[in-house]
Amino acid sequence: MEPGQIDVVRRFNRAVTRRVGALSDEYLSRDRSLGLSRLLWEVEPDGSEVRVLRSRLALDSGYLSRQLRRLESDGLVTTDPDSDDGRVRKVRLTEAGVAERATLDLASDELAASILDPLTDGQRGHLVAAMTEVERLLLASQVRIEITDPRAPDARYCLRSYFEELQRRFDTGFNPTRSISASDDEMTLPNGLLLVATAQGTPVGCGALKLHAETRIADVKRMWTSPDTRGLGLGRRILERLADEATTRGMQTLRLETNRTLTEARHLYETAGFTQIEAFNDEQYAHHWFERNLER
Amino acid sequence: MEPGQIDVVRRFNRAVTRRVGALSDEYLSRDRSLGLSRLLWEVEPDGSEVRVLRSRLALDSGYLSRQLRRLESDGLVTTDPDSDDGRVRKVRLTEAGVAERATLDLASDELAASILDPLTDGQRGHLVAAMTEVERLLLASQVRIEITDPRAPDARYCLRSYFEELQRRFDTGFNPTRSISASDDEMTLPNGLLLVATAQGTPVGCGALKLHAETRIADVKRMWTSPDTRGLGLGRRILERLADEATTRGMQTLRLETNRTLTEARHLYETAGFTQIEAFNDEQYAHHWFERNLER
DNA sequence: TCCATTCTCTGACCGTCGTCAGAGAATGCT
DNA sequence: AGCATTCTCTGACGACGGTCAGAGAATGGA
Repeated sequence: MEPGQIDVVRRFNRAVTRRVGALSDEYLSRDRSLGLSRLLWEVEPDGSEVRVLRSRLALDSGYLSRQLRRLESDGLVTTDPDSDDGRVRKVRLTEAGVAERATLDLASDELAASILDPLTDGQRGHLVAAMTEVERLLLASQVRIEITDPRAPDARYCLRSYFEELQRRFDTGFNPTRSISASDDEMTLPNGLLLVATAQGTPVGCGALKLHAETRIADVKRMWTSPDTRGLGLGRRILERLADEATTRGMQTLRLETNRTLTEARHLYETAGFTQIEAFNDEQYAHHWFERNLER
Repeated sequence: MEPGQIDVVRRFNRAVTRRVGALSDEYLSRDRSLGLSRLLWEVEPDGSEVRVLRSRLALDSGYLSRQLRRLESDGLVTTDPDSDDGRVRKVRLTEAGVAERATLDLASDELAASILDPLTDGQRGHLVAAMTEVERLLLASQVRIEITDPRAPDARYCLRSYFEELQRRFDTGFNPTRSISASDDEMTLPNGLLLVATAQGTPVGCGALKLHAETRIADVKRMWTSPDTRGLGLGRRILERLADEATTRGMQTLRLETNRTLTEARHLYETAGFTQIEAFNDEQYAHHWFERNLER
C-alpha cells in the first residue's frame, strides 16, 4: 500500500464524518433525539420483533425497552405480543408513526439536496459518481470470508441462492439431485469446507472445497456471489481464499467444472491461473473443465 | 437536479457516517471519551488559546473548562495565563500529551489501513481517487458567498492574498498605488460591494464591483480564489453572483481588465459571456479588456 | 478613576446513552 | 411436571454532552 493512500483515507474520514455526520444529526433530529429517530427508522412498516431491533441496533435490552415506551407514549408505535411466541413482542408503527417517518424521509432528502444545490450540473454528476464508487468499495472492504458450517443459516441462504441462480440461468434448468453432490458432510472438515462471505452481517457469497487426501486434488464447488456485490472482485477473493485453504491442507491441484452460460465465472477462472482441460467427470450440467496447480 | 442523485447522496450519507463514523469512534476512543480525544487533537503543539479552542470546537465555555481540567488531571496538558493578556489562558501539551496524540495518530492510520487492507491494488487506487473527488466536491458545496465589509478580517485576508498573488505572478510585479483603485469606500454600498467566499469559516475567495449609476456600468475588481480551492468552479460562482448583484442594482454592463499572465482568469471570462473589447481605461497592469451585457 | 467588556472558571442542572441485576411471563426439553 | 432457557421489562446507577447563571480577575477606553 502506498503511504499517501492512508493520508487520503484519513482526510476523507475526518472530512466526511464531521461534515456530513454533523449535518445529518442536525437535519434528522428535528425535536426528537437522534436515537429515537434511528429506532423509528428501523421499524418495518408491517411490524418488527423487539429482539430483531435489539440486535440490529446493538442496543441493551433495558435501554431499548425504555426507548420503545417513549415512542409509545408519543403515540408513534404500538407493541403487542407476537401471536406465535408469547415472549416475543412486535412493534408496529401507528398512523402518526408512519407520518413521522415520512417527515424524517423528507429531512433526509433536504440534507442531500443541501449538499447538491450549490454545485453546477457537472459537479453534481461527478460527486454522485464518486460517492457511488466510494460506497461500493467501502462495501467491498467490509466483506469478511470465514469457514462456515454448511448447516448454518447464512450458509443455507447462500446455497439456496446458488441453486436458484443455476435454475434461472442454465438453458436446461438445474436439478441438484442429477448433479454431482456436495453434501453438508462433504463440505465439513476434514472432508471439505465451505467459505461464506458476509458484509455487515448479511451473507453475500460462498465457495466450497471437496478435499481428496489420496490424490491431493480439491474440487471447487458452490461458487456464488450475490447480485448486489457483483463487480467488487468478491468471486476472485473467495477463489484465492479457497486456494489458500487447499494449499495449507496439503492439496496440489484445484479442479472445477462449469456451465457455458456462466461466462463471468469462466473469465474468472481463466484469469486466476486455471487452464481448461479434458472432462474429468461426467457432470451433466458442465461444458468446461478447469485445473490449477497449487505448487509454485 | 435529477431525483436519482438525491438517493445516491442519501445512501452515501447513511453508509459512510454509520460505517466509517462508528469505526473511527471505536478506534479513536481507546479509553478516553471521544470529546476529550477531539479536544486533545485540536491543541496546537506550541500552545492554543482557550478562546480559540472554544470557537473552533463550538463548545460552551463551562463545558470546555471542565474538559481542560480533566485533561490536566490526566497530566496531558497545562494551562497558564497568556503573557500578553492576563484574562486569556493558553493550553499546552505536556510530554505525555504529545505521546497521547501520537497514539491517536497511529490509531487513525490503523483505521485507514483497515479500510484499504482487504482491497486489491486496483481497488485501492479507485477508492482513493473517489474519496479525493468526494472530499473536493463536498468542500465546494460548503462554500458560502456573502457581501462583506472590505474592512472585515476575512475581507482583509482575501485582498492581501490577492495583492500578494499579483506581485508574484505579474512579470513586472504589482504596486497597488500605481493601479486603478478599488478603495474600501468604493467597495461599500452604494458605491460598490465586495463578495467574500468562505468554506468552514475560512475565507477562500473574493470579488468586487464598482457601481457607476450614471452609465449603468459595473467594474469587476479583485477577483481571487485561494490556491487550495482552485478547480472547484469557485471563480465562476463568484463571477455569476457579481453579475446577479449588478443586475439587481440596475446595472446593464459588466466591464473588467486583466493581465496576460492570468490565463485561467481570461479563460473564465471568455466562457462566461464576456467578449474582449478595446481598452476602456489606462490600467497599466492590464493587457486585455472585457465586457458583458447583463440584459437578456 | 470608573465602568463596560472580555475571558475563564465554578456550581447547578437536565437529558441522553449505556450498563447491570433481577423479576416475571412464556416456551421447550426431558 | 420440573427445569433450564428465552424474551421483555423495571429499577438503579453512572458517565457523558450540553446549557445557564453568575463570580472573579484582567483589560481598555472615557
